Amino acid sequence: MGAGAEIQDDATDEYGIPIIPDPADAASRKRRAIIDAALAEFLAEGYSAASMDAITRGSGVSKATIYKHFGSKERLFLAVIGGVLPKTYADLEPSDSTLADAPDLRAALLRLTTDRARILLRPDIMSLRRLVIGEMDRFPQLGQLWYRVSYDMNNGPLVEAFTELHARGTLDAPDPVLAVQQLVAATVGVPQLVRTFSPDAEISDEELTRVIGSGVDLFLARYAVRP
Amino acid sequence: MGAGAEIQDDATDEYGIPIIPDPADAASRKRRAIIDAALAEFLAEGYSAASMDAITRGSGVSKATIYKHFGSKERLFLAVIGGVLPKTYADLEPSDSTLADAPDLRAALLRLTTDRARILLRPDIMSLRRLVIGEMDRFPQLGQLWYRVSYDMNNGPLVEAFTELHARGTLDAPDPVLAVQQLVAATVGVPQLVRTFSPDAEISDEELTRVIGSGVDLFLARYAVRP
DNA sequence: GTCTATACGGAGATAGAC
DNA sequence: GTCTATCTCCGTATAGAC
Repeated sequence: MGAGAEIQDDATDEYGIPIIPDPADAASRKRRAIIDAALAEFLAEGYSAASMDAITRGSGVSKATIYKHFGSKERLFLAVIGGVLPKTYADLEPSDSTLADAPDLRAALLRLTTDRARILLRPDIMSLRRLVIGEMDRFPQLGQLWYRVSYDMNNGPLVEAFTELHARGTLDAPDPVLAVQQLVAATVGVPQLVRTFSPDAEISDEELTRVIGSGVDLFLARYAVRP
Repeated sequence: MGAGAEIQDDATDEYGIPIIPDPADAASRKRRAIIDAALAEFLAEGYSAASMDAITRGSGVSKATIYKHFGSKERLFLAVIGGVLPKTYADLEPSDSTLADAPDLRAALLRLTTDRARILLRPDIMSLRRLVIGEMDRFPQLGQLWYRVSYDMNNGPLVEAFTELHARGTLDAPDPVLAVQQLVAATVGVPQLVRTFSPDAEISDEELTRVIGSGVDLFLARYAVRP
């Protein structure tokens, strides 16, 4: 196939001026093409069964170029997965800081956990998660990275918010770190476990909101301070 | 190497009577040796990186024999993992039926979830779990089997007990299936998630009982009926 | 920087003797 | 049923021209 972006060396712009591609730009475009093809191949086949030949075909560049850029299959894998992890979690950054000042705590928690569940249950992210888990023995760095990224971008801000709410007397959470783990486990964790072992399980929107809502209620039954 | 069980054709018993090995016994002993070596290799390397040559060396039989018994690498993998899954979960069968009649519900739940956590956090079972998750795309049957085994042997009896306790008015669990999922998620699920992405994380006994205890309290705050 | 062509080993699987 | 010896292919990685 080789449907990659071929470079037209005699291309001209709208005024007929020949476009001389910056070599650095061409190189980074190829780099992108390699990374995209490699990610698709690794997600589809796993690390060991992934073939550098297949990545070569998918990227449209030669195999030697891939090795010039990344050195080895292992380094390519780490670069690709390590690069995509932060981008993946960046999707769910917002709406955390508003939590401490939300008028309706239940509604705020519901929105936050539901958003998080919707993203983490996406098939592409579930596949990435399975891939990282399956390669933990070979690449323990990725587990550490996953945990750190997940913590920095999600649990961390929540812990801060819970600490604040505890100080204000709105929440009875003397161990905010554990409280966050439990909230996430009781909400997102439930459908995530189902999808982990049954990737094609249909989870309707009604079902999801019901489960998440019940998890938030479970959390509040223990941690909310009633007047 | 080949440290497998070699057959001594001229062996005699304590009375000097020659032992004529039953061919069927010899065959099933070799079968065992193959399965053991294959399990070790698959756990260590994953499916794709596992080598049939390595399994051959580890089992002490010839490669042709392995293929006569199992036909292909895929079939060997399914037979080995599918065979070990039920045995793995069989360890935690007992102590469920006592739950409905336990005098102290909290203590009973604590014991049950702690036992379950201790087993599921064992390194060999965590490795098996990672292997199954990582190969979900290639072998979806194993995900179904894992879920079914886990459910039949653990969640199922718990659901029955919760239904009974709900009928008696001891528990306020109109959706016992969800209640069980939440209990497991809030207790076992928390340290399990940590170990999933950080296999060598030390979890002290005190820490484990603290986390599990807090999870049980969270559960009871919502579901226990207070007079 | 990028390509084509190739080196070299190890993979899964089988033929045929016993 | 089990073995030894071998087939065939595809894997990663690189040499050398441009």
